[in-house]
Amino acid sequence: MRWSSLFIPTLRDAPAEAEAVSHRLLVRGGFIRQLQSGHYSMLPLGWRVHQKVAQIIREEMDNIGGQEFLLPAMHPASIWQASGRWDSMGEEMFRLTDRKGADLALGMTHEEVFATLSQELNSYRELPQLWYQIQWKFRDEPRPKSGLLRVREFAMKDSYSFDLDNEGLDRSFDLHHNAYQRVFRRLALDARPVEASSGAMGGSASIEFMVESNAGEDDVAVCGSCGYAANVERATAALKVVENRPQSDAPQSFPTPGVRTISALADHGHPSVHQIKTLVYLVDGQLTLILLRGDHSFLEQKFSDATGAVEVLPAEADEIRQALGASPGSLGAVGVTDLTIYADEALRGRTGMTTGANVDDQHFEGVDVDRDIPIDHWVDVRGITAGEECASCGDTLRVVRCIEAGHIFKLGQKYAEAMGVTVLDADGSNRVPTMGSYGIGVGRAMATVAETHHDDHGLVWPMSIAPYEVVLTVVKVDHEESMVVAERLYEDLRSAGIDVLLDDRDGRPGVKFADAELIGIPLRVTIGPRGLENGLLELTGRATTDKSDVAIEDVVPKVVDAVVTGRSLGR
RNA sequence: CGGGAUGUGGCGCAGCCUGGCAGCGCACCUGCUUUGGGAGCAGGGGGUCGGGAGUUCAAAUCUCCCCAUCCCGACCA
Repeated sequence: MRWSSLFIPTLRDAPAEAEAVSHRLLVRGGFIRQLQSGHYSMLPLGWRVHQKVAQIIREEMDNIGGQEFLLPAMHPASIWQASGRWDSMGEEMFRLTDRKGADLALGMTHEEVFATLSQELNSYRELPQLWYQIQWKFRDEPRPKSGLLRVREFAMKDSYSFDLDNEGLDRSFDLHHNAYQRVFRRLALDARPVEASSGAMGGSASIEFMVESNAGEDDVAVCGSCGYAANVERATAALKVVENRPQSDAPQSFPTPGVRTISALADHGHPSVHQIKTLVYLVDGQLTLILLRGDHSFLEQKFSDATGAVEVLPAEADEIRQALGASPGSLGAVGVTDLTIYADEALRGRTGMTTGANVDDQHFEGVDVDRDIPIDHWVDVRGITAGEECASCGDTLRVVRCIEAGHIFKLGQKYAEAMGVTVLDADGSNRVPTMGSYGIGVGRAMATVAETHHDDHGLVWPMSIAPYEVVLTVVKVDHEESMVVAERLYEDLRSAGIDVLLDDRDGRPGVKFADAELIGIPLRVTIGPRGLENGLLELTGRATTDKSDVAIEDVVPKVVDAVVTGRSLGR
């Protein structure tokens, strides 16, 4: 394509509201424009990248036997009611009503629709099936952010596997695991598979593919020695043994006027590791106590995963006072019998502890957790922190910020059962297939590449998804020989199947160099009078900025070779 | 939803405190000169100052309400 006739609105300055690097560069480079918060238009350059990312995903899905579908984006309420998610999805789901008054939803995922289609599977002989689509999702995110990284409307490759049994599901899951690693390698993304929480999807296991980046929204605990890696929503660590303080016969209350926080109490001679933190939550509407060691943080996700609770909300101050007779700062679980009490594993066997006495400005000391508190359930609900020891090998854990680039789930039979899906087994009995679901956000993948592939001058696309593979920069468009050479190269490279951009704009060379770098084209051929005098053109790589002079007749083979090599990286 | 910030041509910003002609840079158009790293000169086009109400002789500027956008948190496959 000829740059002079393309719509590539590059900007010298990024819009003030863009903060994330990928957001700034994709806007500046003329790839995307925002329509409203969380909704972006793909401009021609952005759409080319988007389509290349989608194509890589498509090829790898086809490689593992995936069959491509395209399902409706708009769904009847009935299928969501059947799975129970019409209610449980809450405000995250966009809902609307048609002219007849029927309730509709914009699809935020497609388990229900695919499960509906799977009702036409009749026999175990038809399994396994692996179905996918690349299609638009709508999610009413409370806070879209960082350009394409978190949006309300986006293309996602979502796939779904149907197997007869758990062994089959394991195979389908592993196929996806491998396919995802190939996809991310081809996108030049260093994506680490990590153990993850299954969250609202339910199911038995899930793995997230995480790319380290400060623009991310997830923290991942990583062990450098044994390879353990898990989202902190799920991560565990070896607990350092704490020496209990001397035991006492019974809890002793003591006055603590004005002491409201763990750290204030620590200042009064009660180190936080010897305190019990008492949290009051409404768990699916039931007032509940959750106990942790004073220095530990509570992870609601871990709690939901451990207990199956759907709604976990901090209780209001007046509810707390009504139930316990004191305000936060003086709360405790000693002698509480009418509320369900959960305790974090880190409190097991602890004695000589300090906790609130459920009287304002009073605390107990000498608390023996097992003796004095009627604990109903022991759970692992604490957040781990960097520097703790790996539970498997004892080495130090790091915590790294990551972008979630992909997520794969073992779902089990939940959706198939809800939609009444059965197939006949070899012995003639009805079997409910077991499902997996697997997702990669296309726009997010693109933004993640931008986030991890750039320099001071702009984007540095890998060859595999660059909007154009080569840019021919004509230094002086009114220099006749330059244009003749450029046109010939343009045609030759095009017929060799290369994505070529011919910068034939009448402008100063500095502007053209800067633009070519900003939009991140991997290879540049500079065509100008200076080189042509000696029959030479300049070949520049975007990533390294290495320059080399190349004889005119060698340019096409050299470029073709570099492009073909670049495309195949990671394959 | 809680906290913070911002809204002035396509983009970046000043002006607001202390009310009195809507300005600057980039981009854009025309002409000339220039052309191997974001040119120079001259001329030119483009803005309901986020919206509404109020105060005032007079509002971008003061007051109130609303909206939008961004950041932090909550939330979120």
